[in-house]
Amino acid sequence: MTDRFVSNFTNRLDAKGRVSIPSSFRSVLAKDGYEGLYVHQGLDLPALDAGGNALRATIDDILARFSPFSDEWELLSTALNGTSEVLKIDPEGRIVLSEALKAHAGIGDAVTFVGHGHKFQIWEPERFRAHLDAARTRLRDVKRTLGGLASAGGSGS
Amino acid sequence: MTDRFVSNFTNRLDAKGRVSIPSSFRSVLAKDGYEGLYVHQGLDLPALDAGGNALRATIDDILARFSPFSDEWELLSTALNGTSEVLKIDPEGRIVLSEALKAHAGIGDAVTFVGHGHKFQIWEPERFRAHLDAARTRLRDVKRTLGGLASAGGSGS
DNA sequence: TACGATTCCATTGACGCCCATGATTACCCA
DNA sequence: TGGGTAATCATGGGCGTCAATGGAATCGTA
Repeated sequence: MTDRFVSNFTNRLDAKGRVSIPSSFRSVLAKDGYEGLYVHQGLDLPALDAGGNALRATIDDILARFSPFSDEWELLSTALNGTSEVLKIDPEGRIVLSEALKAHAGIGDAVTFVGHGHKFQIWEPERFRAHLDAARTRLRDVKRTLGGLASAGGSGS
Repeated sequence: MTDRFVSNFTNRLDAKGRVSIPSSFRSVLAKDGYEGLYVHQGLDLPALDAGGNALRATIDDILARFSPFSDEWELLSTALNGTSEVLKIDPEGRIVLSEALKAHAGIGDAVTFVGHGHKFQIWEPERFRAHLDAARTRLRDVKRTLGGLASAGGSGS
């Protein structure tokens, strides 16, 4: 129904390493129209970014700012294209994470899918809980900073 | 499948020097429609650039930016066209790298194929790992410069 | 004939696809 | 409103197919 990834779900990996993509995420992917799941390792977080064409587009946007054959383009493409993976989604809506992806996120026998609008993240459940706590703490700080701003001026300073 | 080279794969050379092109790359090449594999030595990297018509096109674009009588054109053409080879792909999807190519990339008994969208690179596995570390570091810098765009936070879609 | 190159088989292990199970949820109807 | 039934979804397992790899057979040619 929605075209955004929202909420979070925790599913288990079976003996073959398969894990079901949450049903609601699958319907968003279907609407996005991309066969397979585009996944890359988070740059600053022990998590994975996943999505369809919408996620792909952001990567192309970044690379388009540089000229092919430039040093910049080469390095960025290495980190983005070179470490991205397109996972196949089986008829039941499951994927298999590669060893490299699982290692980056510290994933064992379960994962948490976290909606982020145009993409979603894949976390090791415990790490996500910790991350969520930290996020809540920081959010309180931000709210204090905003404290009482009736109309969004918004400039961060 | 996809029409872009993404992800990375490490395969081994057999006693005859043959190495399998990753299956997903082969399907991209097939769609690109090119007999054989176009390969040239990296301009300033110990790696090889490989691909099909899409790679050829970018090379022509680069050269087209210079006058055919300029020193720059001469240099680039020497580096790109002059070191290019068209490798045959056997029925199993394997290629054999020439000694010149292997020497340039320092390739021994294994290679890593790295997707770069319209082309892919061929690396000696250890060298690629080091290069990837550098690329990730660089991407963090660029991400800061672009203000979080690299995390795919700001898709305008 | 001998060597290099190319094609043809064979093996092994991973992966994709199909079907089964259990459990929860949504739905229908008396 | 309560009960029952159908639908959906996460999960598990069996099995055929394909990819990566190794080695043998064949062809062309010096």
